[in-house]
Amino acid sequence: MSNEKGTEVCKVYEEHLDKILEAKKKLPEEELLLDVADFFDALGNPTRLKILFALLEEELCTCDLSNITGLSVSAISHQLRILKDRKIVAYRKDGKNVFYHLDDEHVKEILNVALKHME
Amino acid sequence: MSNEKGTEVCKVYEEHLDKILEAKKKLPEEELLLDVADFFDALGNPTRLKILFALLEEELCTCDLSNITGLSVSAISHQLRILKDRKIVAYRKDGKNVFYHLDDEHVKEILNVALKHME
DNA sequence: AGAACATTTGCACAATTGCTCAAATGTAGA
DNA sequence: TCTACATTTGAGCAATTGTGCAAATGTTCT
Repeated sequence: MSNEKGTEVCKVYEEHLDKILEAKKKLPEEELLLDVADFFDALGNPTRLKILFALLEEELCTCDLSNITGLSVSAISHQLRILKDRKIVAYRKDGKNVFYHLDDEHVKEILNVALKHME
Repeated sequence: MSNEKGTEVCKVYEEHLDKILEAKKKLPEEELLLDVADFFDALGNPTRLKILFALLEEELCTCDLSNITGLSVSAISHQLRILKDRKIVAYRKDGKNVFYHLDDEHVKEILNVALKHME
């Protein structure tokens, strides 16, 4: 009985077969799981987290976020693209400025639960 | 008025000064923010997410998780160490086996909100 | 003690990431 | 149109990450 990647196997396999099949069946399908991983990955970076916490209160432009985080405008823009692609933030153009805001209530909820988790 | 990293600055600074100071004041302190980022970073990887979803139902040993994910026992052990270090999973030893389980209700809550977020 | 097996650990390496720099693009006003 | 400024984009690079392999460690049984 070999592993999909052709690596080591352990004999517990037969003994725990039921649990394993059960767990496999209950896993979210691959594509959904990758989306969830992408979502958390987007939150799992100090710069992007700062951006999101800053946006909890009110919309801010790229330049504001650069000032708040202490990083270059370019760096912020790169990170904003990631958050935009993942539908975590959305934006509104106003003249030369682009104002960003959180795209979803779930994000606020998750940020708050995470803070609680840290005690 | 220069940026902490010595890079480009934008003139919006003076105009948005209030918003910027306000946002800066409300950011979580650096150390807490890094912890939260580490937490999300741990969830932001397909392998680790599979492990966590599998553990939603019941405890599983390293070998089980290797079978479920299709990755080597070694790879799983490496990832389990990360989850253990971040206090996301905990373990119980039983003979040759080490059974892992979720360490905190917050994790279940966050996984569920994230799934909801994906529609 | 020795065999068998589950798990962990250190190393190495390809792949990915986050940033800076420089250049391009967009927008408003003179 | 020209200038100024906000933003985005692409290239390049150092640092980090995820994995497999091989060896080490733990545990049980004979």
